[in-house]
Amino acid sequence: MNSALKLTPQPSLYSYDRTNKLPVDYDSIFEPLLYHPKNDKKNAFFYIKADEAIFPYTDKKSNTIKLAKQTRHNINDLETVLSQYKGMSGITATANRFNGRSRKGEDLICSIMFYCDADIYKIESKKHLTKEQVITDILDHCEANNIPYPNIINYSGGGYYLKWLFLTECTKYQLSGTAYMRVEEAIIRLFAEFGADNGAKDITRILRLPGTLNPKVDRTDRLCETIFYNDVRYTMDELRYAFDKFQEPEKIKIPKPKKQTLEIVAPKPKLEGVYKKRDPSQRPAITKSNLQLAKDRYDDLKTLIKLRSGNVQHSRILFLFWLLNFKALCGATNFVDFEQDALKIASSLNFDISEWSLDDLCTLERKVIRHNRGYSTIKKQNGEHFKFSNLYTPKNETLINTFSITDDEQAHLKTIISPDEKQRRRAQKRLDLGMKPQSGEATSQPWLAIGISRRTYYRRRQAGLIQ
DNA sequence: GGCCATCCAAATGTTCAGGG
DNA sequence: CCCTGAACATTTGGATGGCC
Repeated sequence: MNSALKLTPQPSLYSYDRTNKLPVDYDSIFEPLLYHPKNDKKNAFFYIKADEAIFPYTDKKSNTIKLAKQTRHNINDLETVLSQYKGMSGITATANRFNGRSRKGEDLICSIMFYCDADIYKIESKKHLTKEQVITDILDHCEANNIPYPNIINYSGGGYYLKWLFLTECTKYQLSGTAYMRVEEAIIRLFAEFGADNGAKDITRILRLPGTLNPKVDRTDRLCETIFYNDVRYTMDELRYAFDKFQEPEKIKIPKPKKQTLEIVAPKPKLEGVYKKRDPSQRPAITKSNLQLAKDRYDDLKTLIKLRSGNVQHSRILFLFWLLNFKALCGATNFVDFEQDALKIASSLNFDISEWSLDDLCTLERKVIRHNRGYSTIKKQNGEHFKFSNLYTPKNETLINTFSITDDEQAHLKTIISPDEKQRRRAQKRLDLGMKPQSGEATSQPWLAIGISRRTYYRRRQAGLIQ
């Protein structure tokens, strides 16, 4: 047999073995052991966060025992420690490793995986799939896009977590927090059709611990568990290479080649001093103050909820948070009324107090207090100092991403819009003011239909022979 | 008919002032 | 810092006439 004549199919870069390698006696609670094996480092921790304050600690100031929501375990103790969480509700754990000081990015010891929080229940066409169908769908999607299979697929008691484990762990010098987020953003784009959560992309993220229960009471199937395991691992760089092509392409301006002029012209001093100074009396009649901007954003979020017919079940905490932030920013609430307002907004979102707690908003409340007391952050820009509120003043882009606001929805909003939408409105406004749109025959090329040249067409039309 | 320069308005890009 | 609307600046492209 002449094998040289046969075209050998190009082997894929990645292994696509669909065998589920979960051990027979596998217990989901020990899932972290798959990627946190014992090691010789003493200072590597795994942080656990609970919905309720259940972890006792000694408060050094008062020397009394208090309860915290967060605790940590040394990686080397996991084997003994994990089983105590089995069957508990509302337990989440870090994906990556930290030192003993905190769970902040600066205290990261190493990253060990990329993850994706896929809220499939948000996707109409996929929400009724069985777990087996979801696995197949995900693996198909990976193959179609030529990326490796995730090593772990967990059902979170609602959505799904995909985890790509690094062959070798990675320090923050090899992969910084921002670089990590860039890869995560690519993953989110790639898994958008699986409901990938835009908000879950940071290196310090905590994910629901397998073997525990999802506390959301409306779920019937609340146990978080591992449903797929694949033991072929790739290095962080290999994974990054695979995902990077799904990064949002940066908009690069390609400078157009200028027409060559024969005479040598001194380059125009385009920079400073060319634009005329504006006459302040001619300033726009309507300018947005921070106050007005915050009010408009508040209204826009309300509109957004209406546009979604109140169907914002999965982003209620986000709406609650941002509505409060903007309400405080425009002075419509203060720290005295903060809790009442929070409860009021929550109830308008059908958000029962059993599903969230005021503790979730404590950072915001602190900011409101500082805001009300007139504290402000001073920032320096171009040698000048500016004062800013302690509250959040996000970019439109941030809000659009946070709430995944579509172009159609933006069309109904006042101020939370993309630059494209803004430009569209500007063009529309000019048209409304009576400016004629450009619509010519140059594109329809009517002379072609008559079978004459463009030049003749215009000559005849000039002579009145056409039309 | 083909090629080109020119005129003109639309379209798009950039900056300013404003709020604190 | 971040948004807005208008002013100001530059580019684009449709229409057209001159010229060979």
